[in-house]
Amino acid sequence: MNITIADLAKVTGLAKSTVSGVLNNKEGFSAKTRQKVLQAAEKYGYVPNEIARGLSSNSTGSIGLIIKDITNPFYNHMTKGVQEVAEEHGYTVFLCSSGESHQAEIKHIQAMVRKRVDGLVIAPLLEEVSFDHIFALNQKPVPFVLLGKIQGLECDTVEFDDYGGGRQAAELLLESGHTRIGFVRGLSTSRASKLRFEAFADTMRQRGVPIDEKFIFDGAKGLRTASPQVPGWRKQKRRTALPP
Amino acid sequence: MNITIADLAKVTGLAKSTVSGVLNNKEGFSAKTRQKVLQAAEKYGYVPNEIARGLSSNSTGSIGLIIKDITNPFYNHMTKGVQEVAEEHGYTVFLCSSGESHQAEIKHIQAMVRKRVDGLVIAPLLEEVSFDHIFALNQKPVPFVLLGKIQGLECDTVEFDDYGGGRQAAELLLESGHTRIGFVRGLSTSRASKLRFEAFADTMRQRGVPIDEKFIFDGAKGLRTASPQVPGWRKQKRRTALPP
DNA sequence: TTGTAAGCGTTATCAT
DNA sequence: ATGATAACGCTTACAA
Repeated sequence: MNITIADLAKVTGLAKSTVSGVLNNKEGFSAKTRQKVLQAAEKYGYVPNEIARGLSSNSTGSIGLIIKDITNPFYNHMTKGVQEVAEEHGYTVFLCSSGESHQAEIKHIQAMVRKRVDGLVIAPLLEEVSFDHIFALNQKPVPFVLLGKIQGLECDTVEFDDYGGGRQAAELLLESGHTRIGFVRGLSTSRASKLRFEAFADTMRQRGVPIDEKFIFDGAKGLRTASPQVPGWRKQKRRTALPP
Repeated sequence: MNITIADLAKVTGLAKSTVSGVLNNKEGFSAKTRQKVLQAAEKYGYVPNEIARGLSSNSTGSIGLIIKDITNPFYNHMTKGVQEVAEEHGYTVFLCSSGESHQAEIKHIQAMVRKRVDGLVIAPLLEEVSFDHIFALNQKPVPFVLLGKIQGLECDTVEFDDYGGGRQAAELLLESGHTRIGFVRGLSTSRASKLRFEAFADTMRQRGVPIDEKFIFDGAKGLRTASPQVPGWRKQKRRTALPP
């Protein structure tokens, strides 16, 4: 049985509202009262119930983050950043991975809304047909920011300068004196990859450096980490892994 | 304004408990009632409030995962696994990264308890002096499982066969015909690293293969991924990153 | 089969 | 400066 504000009120002989007020550092309580409440809280190991607080105050102190795959270095670095900022502001983050599944993405967004997160950061699967679930969010009270732009949707986004990035990469190599430069393209459906390659090709052309088709590759699906890859581990009988 | 069960009760002319029952797929409601409720829910875009449900039912459907660093391949693969299983069971996971900070770990555990998570998976900083915060958890109603064993603490753990792993690695290389085998040890404080190296050394000795000290390194702090490393990005004025 | 009412632990609005 | 009391939205006995 967990000890509640009502319990503290009882043992201190004060009212619930008083106890609550003190616990929330509100103004207008005598030093004596403060002390009594704080001591009792300490003595009985009071732990605030954020669920109840959330119901009453209509804010949960948590935000949802929806990404494709936490195993992907891009997303885990992003996650780290989101968490850092969230923490600075006293928030904690729900992490959801949609994998490659549009359905999972939809499900997770709905789950986050049911959990009444105070906000949502979504890195949506962009190679998709329908964005209805994102559009629907715009009708709901929950604020969100999107990674990447969706045509026809007016909302907060974080976007990438893919063309600029491609150019920078090419320039860096060219300026270091390299000329036989290869390029690993992503999936043919990726607009980002297309832009980066375009920039690369343009830059090479502008500098008068020929592109050797031998060094152009296609269909990369992401970076491979140096980590233990455990595809389909659920199916294996046993597995071992090395802790850090 | 969000629509609630009370609203649905009003528009259908039914009682709150009836609406709740139907929505939760309980037995004992006429097809007609079911239909009425479901239609109204659909029509008005009812979204269950899991916070209220949590307060009432005393379970939140979320679990906390506390790790060191989501950027570390070991932890993000682990996180992926935890999430997969959580999802299968209808849970969602709070992710907290303690970095290298013992204080952060403590803070996060407390935060999870306040959020009334249904359970906790903790990969504690093991090179620490005090485990009071973990011991304290044992007094609380929240179930948890630990990554690694803590002396004198009776609780559920997931452990690693570090010695066995070291042996397996050595055997694999030896059986492939290699003999000039190096070893990258971790921090000198890591018991895990020590065990793995011991196993490696023992195996080499048993097979009569000499160890060349030239190939033994110390102090590795983790795997380095192929990802964009952005140390101290908060301090930078601008940064760019490439989406996947 | 459906309705009534109490309760979950807070916060917030009044009085006092 | 403190206390009653009503929300918050849901679940769950217990009645009808």
